[in-house]
Amino acid sequence: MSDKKHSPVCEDNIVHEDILQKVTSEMPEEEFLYELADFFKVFGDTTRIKILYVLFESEMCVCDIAKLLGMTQSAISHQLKILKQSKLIKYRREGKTVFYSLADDHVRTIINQGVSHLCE
Amino acid sequence: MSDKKHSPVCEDNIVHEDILQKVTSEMPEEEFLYELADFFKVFGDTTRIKILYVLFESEMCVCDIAKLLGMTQSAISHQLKILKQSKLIKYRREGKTVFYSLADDHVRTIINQGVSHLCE
DNA sequence: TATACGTATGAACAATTATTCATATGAAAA
DNA sequence: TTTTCATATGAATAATTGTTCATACGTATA
Repeated sequence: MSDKKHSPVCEDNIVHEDILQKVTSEMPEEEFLYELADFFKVFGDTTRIKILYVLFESEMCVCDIAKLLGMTQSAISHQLKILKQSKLIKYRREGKTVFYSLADDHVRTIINQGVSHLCE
Repeated sequence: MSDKKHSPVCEDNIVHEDILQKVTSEMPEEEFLYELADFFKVFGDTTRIKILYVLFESEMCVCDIAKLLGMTQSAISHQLKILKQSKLIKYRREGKTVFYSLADDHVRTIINQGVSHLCE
């Protein structure tokens, strides 16, 4: 918890030097911040969250996810691609069918973190 | 880790009953899923992430955040509103100045979760 | 090979969203 | 009260994004 204070410097045109140094040293690089935002963006869509919840229960093929969620195969496939790119899910092919499953338990942890924040 | 498997049922028009029941019983209500997605959406923007990183260091007034990030006061104020609505930050007024700070350490935990996922 | 089926994907459209601009609010000082 | 300064906010614009539609790809089977 940061209980430090600093007086506003809005009259000047420069922020206090010590704060400025601390902030700029702790702030990740621009590119990393974009990756970070993109990562969280993945969880910022109900369809993708629903897909993840479905995969909490069982590995599943695309058409079954689509049926369970009452959406088109195409829509699900597009979202699965995004989840795959973020390395939140993995897949294995079995003939014509592709089975998707959670990449690891990280996903559960992150979603639960969000859930517990909302339930406070 | 879910290591259960189920054969695809894409020929039929119905997903296996047991899976369907499990999924629908574990799936949160639609409204909650929207709140959850909206919550993660907040972290899905670099400006807001930057603001949170700045507040990791110190409580700060709007104009200083704007100066630190090289953005307009208006843009920052709009984003602070969103962060406030999500209860990620709090504020206190001191004369004309409004100081913003993190609501609790939850924010740090969530961001670090994202960071560690990216760094794997 | 030809057909069928499950999945992937590019383009287009509709909806959402971040920033800017102009202006309003709120508080202190003249 | 009037002015000044910090912050908030509504409307407009530009950019991003989710879904649909049409179609392509991959694999198995006839």
